[in-house]
Amino acid sequence: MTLSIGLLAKAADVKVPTIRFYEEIGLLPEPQRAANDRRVYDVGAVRRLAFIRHARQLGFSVEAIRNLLDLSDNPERPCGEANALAARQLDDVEAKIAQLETLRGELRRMVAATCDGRAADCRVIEALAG
Amino acid sequence: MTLSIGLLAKAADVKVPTIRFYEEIGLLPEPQRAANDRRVYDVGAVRRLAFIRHARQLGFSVEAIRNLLDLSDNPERPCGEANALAARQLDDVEAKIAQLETLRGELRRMVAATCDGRAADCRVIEALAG
DNA sequence: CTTGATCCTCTAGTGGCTAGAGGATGCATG
DNA sequence: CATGCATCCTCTAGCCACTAGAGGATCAAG
Repeated sequence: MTLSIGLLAKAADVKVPTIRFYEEIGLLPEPQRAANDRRVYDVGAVRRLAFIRHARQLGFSVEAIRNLLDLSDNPERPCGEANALAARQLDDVEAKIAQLETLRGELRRMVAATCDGRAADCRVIEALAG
Repeated sequence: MTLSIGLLAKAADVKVPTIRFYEEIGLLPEPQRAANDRRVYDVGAVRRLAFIRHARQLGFSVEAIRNLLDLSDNPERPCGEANALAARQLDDVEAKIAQLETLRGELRRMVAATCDGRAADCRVIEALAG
C-alpha cells in the first residue's frame, strides 16, 4: 500500500508543501518516485510524519526533532539525550507560561480599566506609554 | 537635549539596528540628521520607542502597535480601537497559555516517565510516536 | 474531450528582527 | 598631531518554519 503526497498530507494532517519542505531539510528521507516523477510513500512515512508533527506541536525545534528521530531510528542507543531534550523543552514551556501569565496580568489590568472617551484619556494607551 | 542613535538605544533598552528597522517600517519617524548624516533624536523619540518596546513585550504585533501609536498620536479620537486591540491581545495570550498548559502536561508525563535504557524503550520517543 | 484536481520545480515572501561587510567619522590618549 | 577604538552610515543576507504563487505536466471523472 502506497500513498501520494496528497494522501500522506491528509493522513498526517500536514500541508503538502510542508512535506516537501521536511524532505528538503532532511527530516523526511527522499521517497521513491513513480514513473511520472511523483513521490510515492509507504506507511512508515505516515508514522514518521506524525512523529514530526506531534513534536512540532509540543514546540520542539527542527533541530531537536532531528535528534529525536535519530534516536528513534537507532533504538539500541541510550535514550539519555531524549530525556534531556524533553526536560529542556519542559523548562522552555514553563518559562513561556510564566512570562505569558505576567503579560496576562498586565493586559487584564488594561482591559479592566476600559475607557469610553477619547484616546487622550485611554487607559490602554496610558499603560503602554507609562 | 538631543540623542545619538546609540544613546537612544540605551535609553529605551533596544538595539541600535532595531531602531533603524523601526524607522524603515514606519513605526518611528525619520529623525533629523546632523551635518555628518547621523540621526539626531529628541526626548519624544525615547517615549515613542519605550511605548513600542513595551507593546512588543506584551506581544502586540507591529500592525497592532501601528494602530496604537496612531491613537496615541491623535488623542481626540475615540479609544474604542485601543480597547479592542487590548482585549484581542488578552484573548490571544490566554489562548496561548491554555495551549502551553496542555503541552506542559504532556511534557511532564514524558519527563516523569524518564527511562535509562535504550531508545527502543524510551518513553519520550514512544510518547511522540504514539 | 474537457474540466478540474493533483502533482512537479522553482522563487519569493512572512514577521521581527540580527549579523556582517565595507567604509566614514568622532573622541580620548600618548 | 597621530593612533586606535567606538560609533555611526548604508546595504545585503540570514534566521525559523513555513506559506504562497508562477508556470507547467499529468491524472481521473464525466
